[in-house]
Amino acid sequence: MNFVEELRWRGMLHDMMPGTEDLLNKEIVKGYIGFDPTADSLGIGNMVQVMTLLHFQRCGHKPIALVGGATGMVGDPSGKSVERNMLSEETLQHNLACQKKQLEKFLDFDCGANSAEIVNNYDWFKEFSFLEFIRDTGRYITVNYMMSKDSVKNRLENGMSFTEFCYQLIQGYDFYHLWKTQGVKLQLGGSDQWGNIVTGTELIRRKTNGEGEAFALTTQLIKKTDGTKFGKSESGNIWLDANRTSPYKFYQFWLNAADEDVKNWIKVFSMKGKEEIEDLILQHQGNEHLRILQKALAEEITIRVHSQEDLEQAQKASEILFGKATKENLMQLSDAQLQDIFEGVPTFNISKDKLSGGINILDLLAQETSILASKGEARKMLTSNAIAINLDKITDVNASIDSTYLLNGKYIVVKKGKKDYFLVVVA
RNA sequence: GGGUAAGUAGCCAAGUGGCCAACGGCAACAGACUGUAAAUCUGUCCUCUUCGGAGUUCGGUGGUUCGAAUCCAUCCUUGCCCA
Repeated sequence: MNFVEELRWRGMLHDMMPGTEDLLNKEIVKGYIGFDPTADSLGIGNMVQVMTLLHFQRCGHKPIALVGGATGMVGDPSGKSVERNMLSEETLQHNLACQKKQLEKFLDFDCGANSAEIVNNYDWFKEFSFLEFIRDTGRYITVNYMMSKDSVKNRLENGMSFTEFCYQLIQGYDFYHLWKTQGVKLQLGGSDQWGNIVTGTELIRRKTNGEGEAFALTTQLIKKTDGTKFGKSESGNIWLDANRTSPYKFYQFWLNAADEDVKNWIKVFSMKGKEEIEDLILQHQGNEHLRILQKALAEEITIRVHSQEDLEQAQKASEILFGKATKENLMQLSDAQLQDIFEGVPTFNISKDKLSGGINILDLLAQETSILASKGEARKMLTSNAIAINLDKITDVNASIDSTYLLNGKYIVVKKGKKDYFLVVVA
């Protein structure tokens, strides 16, 4: 399988240096992508780079994931308009460990010649003295060269610290180091990394008097047709860590992809082959309401990031929450099932005796819990048909809720509008 | 420092003595329709409310007036022009 061709039809290829394709066709290439340890989990934005490495490996090359223990201490100015906050060394270590664990899940580390590797650039920077660095590396790259990068130019107006200015040199040195010690010839990355990557190839060239061969390949940034940023939902970033974004929410994110977006995204995030994907797209045309692509994508990526069991749980929860489920369906669920489905849903506790004599619906919504901000608002929501208790719509503001409403003797499910669920636990 | 224009609800923006909780638009939140969509239509959109109302707003403070977002004084902030 041809890596460049693979990226091309998937719409992932942005740019590459001349000669890159020839190199890839000629030999098993060692290529790497850097990951920035800004958080203790990768987000789905990083997933694009993970997919790039996966395809790279499947095409017979050797992928290396670099976690930025050193670069993370400096901070990449690319695409940033202001100096970013420095992370403490402690958080950095924590983030690195977490990201490393996630990366290990996706790549194959035991497949012979092209087994994946994970490296940490802190390992070669920690012994490096400042003087050594500016003598051995700094002198090969001119300030003029560094200033011409967009990431620097865009910041000249508002100021940029020397630390951030040096970032590209540090990242460039990574490439040189990997090239020299491990024979890594290619750096991959998002299109915003072009400048940083090229500083690396330039450094390799200059340090070797033009002898060294190194290449760059960048991928397209994922776009949404409505212009908003990819990887975020109303409730924030979509993370790979189940503790930050539950498998259910993760699944929902992909399931809710817009028709226009999903056609592009499935090419990026699915390991399915060209024909299979094109076939799915054809099936999707004209049958958009079936959401064939959304389902295929959501299933595949939820399994890859989480697991088959998590997918099934997410699908079951989706079915209950958005399907034609009724109060009866809810009542059939076991305690454990209820807890799984409503995991992550805002929960309120009220005492059993409050409920025993029946409690007015307005009081329940606005006083005993803060599901709604005030009784006035609760009244408005009720009269506009927005509130359901255990999936049954309630419109009467005088309705009284008592223990007959309890599911499994202790839960009440409150739904506001179409998608907002609340769980009231009675104890 | 001198001149000048302006500051109104989450944002944009009308209002220049009573009919102002304040036109309109965006965003948001509900409802209908739908695919858990988009588009569209409807309602809500300062706070509380026993839905009858009540309370607090128009940069800050003080004043004029029966009555002020609107007039006066003063202070603060911002834009623009000159130095």
